[in-house]
Amino acid sequence: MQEDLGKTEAALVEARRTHLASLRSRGNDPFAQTRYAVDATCLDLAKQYAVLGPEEKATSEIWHIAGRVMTKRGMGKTVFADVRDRTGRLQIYARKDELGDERFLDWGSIERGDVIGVAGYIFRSKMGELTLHVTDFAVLAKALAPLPDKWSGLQDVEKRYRQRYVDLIVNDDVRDTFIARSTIVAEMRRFIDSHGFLEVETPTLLHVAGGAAARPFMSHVNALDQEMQLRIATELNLKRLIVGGMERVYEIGRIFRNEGIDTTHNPEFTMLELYAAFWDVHDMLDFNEALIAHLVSVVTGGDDKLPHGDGGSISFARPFKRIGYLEGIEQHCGYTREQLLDPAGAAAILEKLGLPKSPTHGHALDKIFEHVLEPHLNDPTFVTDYPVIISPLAKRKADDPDLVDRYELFAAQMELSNAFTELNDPDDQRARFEAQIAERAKGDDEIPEPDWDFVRALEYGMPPTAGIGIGVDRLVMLLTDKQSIRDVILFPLQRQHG
RNA sequence: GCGCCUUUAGCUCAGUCGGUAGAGCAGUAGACUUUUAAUCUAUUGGUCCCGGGUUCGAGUCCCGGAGGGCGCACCA
Repeated sequence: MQEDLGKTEAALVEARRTHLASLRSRGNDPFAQTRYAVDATCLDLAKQYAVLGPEEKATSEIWHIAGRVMTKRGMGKTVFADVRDRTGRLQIYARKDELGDERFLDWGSIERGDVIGVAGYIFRSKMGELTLHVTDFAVLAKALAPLPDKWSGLQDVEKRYRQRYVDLIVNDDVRDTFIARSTIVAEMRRFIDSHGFLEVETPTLLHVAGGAAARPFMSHVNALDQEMQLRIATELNLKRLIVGGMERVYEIGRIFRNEGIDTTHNPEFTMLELYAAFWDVHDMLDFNEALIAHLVSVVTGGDDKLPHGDGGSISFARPFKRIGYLEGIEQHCGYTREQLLDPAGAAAILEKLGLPKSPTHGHALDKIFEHVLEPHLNDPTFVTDYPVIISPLAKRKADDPDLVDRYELFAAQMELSNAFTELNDPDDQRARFEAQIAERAKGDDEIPEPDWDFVRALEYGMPPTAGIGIGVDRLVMLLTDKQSIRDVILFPLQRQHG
């Protein structure tokens, strides 16, 4: 499995192996170490000794830290190095006259990239930097592969994705982004849990992947000798739980869609879906707005403005903007509700806009919306009152049956959430599934086969319920100001080899 | 799927008009007891993404292919 190395790289690895052998020859085998008793992090020490004055020493306390050597500055009989752990960096300082000749030889075999444990006391150097004065140390893992340039880091985008571990070692901003992602998801859970929701897990392997329109990935279950599909949504199973009386449930889970890859699409991505019995779309909109505003506040440290793009920002001050789906299109280009809701009218608009023909009326509406309204949705905006023909799982508005109680939240031209009052009439649901069979027959192969057991579930009675889906990756992109979904997914899909 | 861009040392990057392959960092050897991209001296290191072609001669020009990035298309 070992790849062939270039001569230069092979020589670098060989040099590092020589240092490893040198350590071992003096009885210090880095890979024999199994535990190092760490009692402080870089951040702990930075906080605790922040008040230490210039050249002041705190010799009474010995600390043990562990981390990776990021730079090393030898000065003859002394050495400075920077050690990085999960919390930050700390400079360390070692002297030959204190460690002794033998141990100082070991220091010579420590290189950038090695993982070490060091014990010592804290002082502030002449130049004012907080530093750990080393009294003892251990090499905990030897890096045999050379790290990228200490100053420019790793820039090669392909290598950054394929060898994310190297990216994380040398690029602090990348590490910060993924720390932020974890914080965002944890805070999302905390917020949702505090409203009485239960986190659940539903199957990834399904006989019929439904709940959205997308081509599924196929798999095969040997034990059953049956083809199965990877889920494209968690919606139908979560609503089965609502029927079962769980009332408030959510799942943060991986979704798989066998479609294009670009800066906002990865074949596997993370979605939050949440359902609340006895809520309607308005309750959900309020909850959604509070959740997003909360996350913005957490990320910015209390502000409601997110930095965005080159020097720009987006305000998440509540309330967010609201606009009707049909009204919005009409405002921006004058096409009326009557034209839009008529299949021939919508087709005519497509032609006027110079867009290719759509296989279905619903598809045409989506295209018109994308071209006319979506480019204007930079500030967070709730687009409300979607047509029923593009909302097969949403409940009709009581006073306007062509529309449904649904909204989507947009910001930075990205769809962030999709929510509606759930259809709970089994007869209506059956009729819409039957209509989908017709759409599928017309050539829209992304419309899934109906899940008839879901209709049966509704026949047991689902309370009036509101549901929402939030694309977690895109939300993290927005909150961390990243332009590509690959910058917020640790291991984005890449072609094999390379 | 289509278009544009890109691929040179372990890393970051130069490479002019087609004429012997370059730098910094890293590495190696040496000097240096408060440096911080440490510094100073010396020095090793190349499948120029792959395969063809043109040419006396190709990193450079042409054709084909691969990986990657961006845009379009696709993606409720």
